[in-house]
Amino acid sequence: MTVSRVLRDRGDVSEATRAKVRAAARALGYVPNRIAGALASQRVNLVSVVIPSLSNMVFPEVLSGISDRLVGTPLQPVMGVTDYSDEREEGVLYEMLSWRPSGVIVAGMEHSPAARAMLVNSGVPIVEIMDVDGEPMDSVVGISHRRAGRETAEAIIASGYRRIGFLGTKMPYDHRARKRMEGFEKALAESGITLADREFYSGGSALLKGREMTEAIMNRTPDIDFLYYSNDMIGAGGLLWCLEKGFDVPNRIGLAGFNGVELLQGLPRRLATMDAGRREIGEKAAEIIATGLSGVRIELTPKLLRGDTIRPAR
Amino acid sequence: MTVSRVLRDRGDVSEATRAKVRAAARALGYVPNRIAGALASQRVNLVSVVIPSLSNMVFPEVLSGISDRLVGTPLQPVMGVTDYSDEREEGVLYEMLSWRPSGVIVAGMEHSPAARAMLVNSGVPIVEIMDVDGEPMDSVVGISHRRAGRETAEAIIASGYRRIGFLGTKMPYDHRARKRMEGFEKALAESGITLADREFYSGGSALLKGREMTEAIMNRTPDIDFLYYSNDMIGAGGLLWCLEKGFDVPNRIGLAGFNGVELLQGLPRRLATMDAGRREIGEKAAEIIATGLSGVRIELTPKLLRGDTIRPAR
DNA sequence: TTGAAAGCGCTAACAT
DNA sequence: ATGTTAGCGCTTTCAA
Repeated sequence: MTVSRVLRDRGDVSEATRAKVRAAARALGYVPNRIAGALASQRVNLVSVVIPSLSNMVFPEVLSGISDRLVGTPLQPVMGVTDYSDEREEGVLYEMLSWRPSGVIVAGMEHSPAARAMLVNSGVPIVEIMDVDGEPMDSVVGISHRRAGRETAEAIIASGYRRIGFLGTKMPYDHRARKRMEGFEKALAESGITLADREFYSGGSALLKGREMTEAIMNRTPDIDFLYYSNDMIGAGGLLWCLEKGFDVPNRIGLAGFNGVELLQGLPRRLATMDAGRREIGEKAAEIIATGLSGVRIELTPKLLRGDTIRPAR
Repeated sequence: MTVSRVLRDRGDVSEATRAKVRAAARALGYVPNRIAGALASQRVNLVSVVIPSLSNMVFPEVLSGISDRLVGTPLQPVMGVTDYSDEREEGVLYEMLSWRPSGVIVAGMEHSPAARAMLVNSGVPIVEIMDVDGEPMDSVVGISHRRAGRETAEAIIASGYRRIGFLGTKMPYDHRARKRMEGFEKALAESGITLADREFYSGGSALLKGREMTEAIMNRTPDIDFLYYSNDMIGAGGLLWCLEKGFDVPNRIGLAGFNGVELLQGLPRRLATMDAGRREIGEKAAEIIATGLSGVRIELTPKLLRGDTIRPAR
């Protein structure tokens, strides 16, 4: 009836009735039932966002970018967390798709066959984010983690470091961290270098773990002259440890992290890093859904920020 | 029809038909339409979570607690971000309620009259979180920020500090930070102490801002002997600055933050703080919704963790 | 144990 | 400019 038209600003309704309806709606505290609306119109203003975790800063920043870009559109993000589990991802996607959302934004490019099938068959626009190393189902926006690892390795080698250690997370399902390490090792191998040592952690305060792992690896392999951390937080811990121990950074030992977190700006030295463009990825992904595009591919190309912890190339 | 019964594990269906339906559903990649289901059953497995921001670690941790507690239930969180704006809060709540969720979890106890009316009239279970200083609409789980401020002030005074500075965010709508400061100043006043100086910031890297503000306040009021920060991140920045400048912490100057963030564990000294119980708050709030309770009031009572930056009481 | 029928509260298309 | 009507795809109730 007319009420529906007013509340959706549609079609021709006289100013008089419009006002009357508005007043009545307000007085009654009427909130339309979108479930019925969605069923009738076959349109749902929800965007599903599926991410592996909320417990480090990276995914909240992506969410933040998505949420910001969606302000002013009728779209609303709905989030699901998978804890890096394929099974949970399938469950979450099933739930999400059962609401027939306007779009799905999902982290990563590796999904179980069941998950892929569900997404592809859903007919809903899909954006895979964070990573571009793989075969996209529809749209994709992210960076190449292999390339990130490779470029970092090349810069390190060019600066003359030779005894190189890697410190990362013990997460077989964090495919992006894995790809960075692969790209990193491959580039080292091309220069005839193999990793001098490596160290992995899981859980706990990343800053503290960074300290502990750095201490462990330096005690075990004292001649290491460079440490590549799979994220900035452990890198920051390592940096603080090195400075406290009086290591000459970046001459005795160089350091680099990954992500480009804001936190680094307040540290005693600027840790070398690479900005993964998390917020921008979120914004671009949301934009693809909001504008109804499909098959878009956006690869951001982050540059290594050398900060104060890699000495100049020579 | 029967299919519906199978997919929802309801009523008596023979094993034979059950199997047949399952097989067919799988083969077709069938995902039921929850919109229709929700409309027919008047039940929606969504929990709305309304928070002011995603850009510091505190709300993601709450979300994480909610999300974890909801695993294994049929419920799914839907999030909305208000950017500390009443207007945005109203808009987000309107959207949320139009989906007739199973519950609403909303940060804070201060809402516009319109928002309150919407929530109360919705008939949906409401949980206000983070703060307990106010008149709850339904359930509430959080801490008293006034008390947190007061207890911190009392501990500081008991340790003999007298020239006290406050550093915080320039956010008139962050009611929790405001209440902490109020409680803090009130307790000081009761001991005849007034704030020696104060400094506020907005935006940017909190760690860096902490350094800058600390430098500014110490230059302006050099005889300050204690700095109370409205969050751990700026506190950590202040701590790093003080250590670099060679201040004797906690004797020449004491420091305290707020939140109990994990990061503090990796710092050179443990900053005094108070754990706001963010994850636990999220879990408890989700539990209230999941179990269908109403009118629950849970007040957590965080203790001051003195760390290494407040000297012993005397 | 299965099937049939009547809505759920809207929107879209079609009258008026 | 406004009113009328037929679904949207399920769940619920009732009958078989």
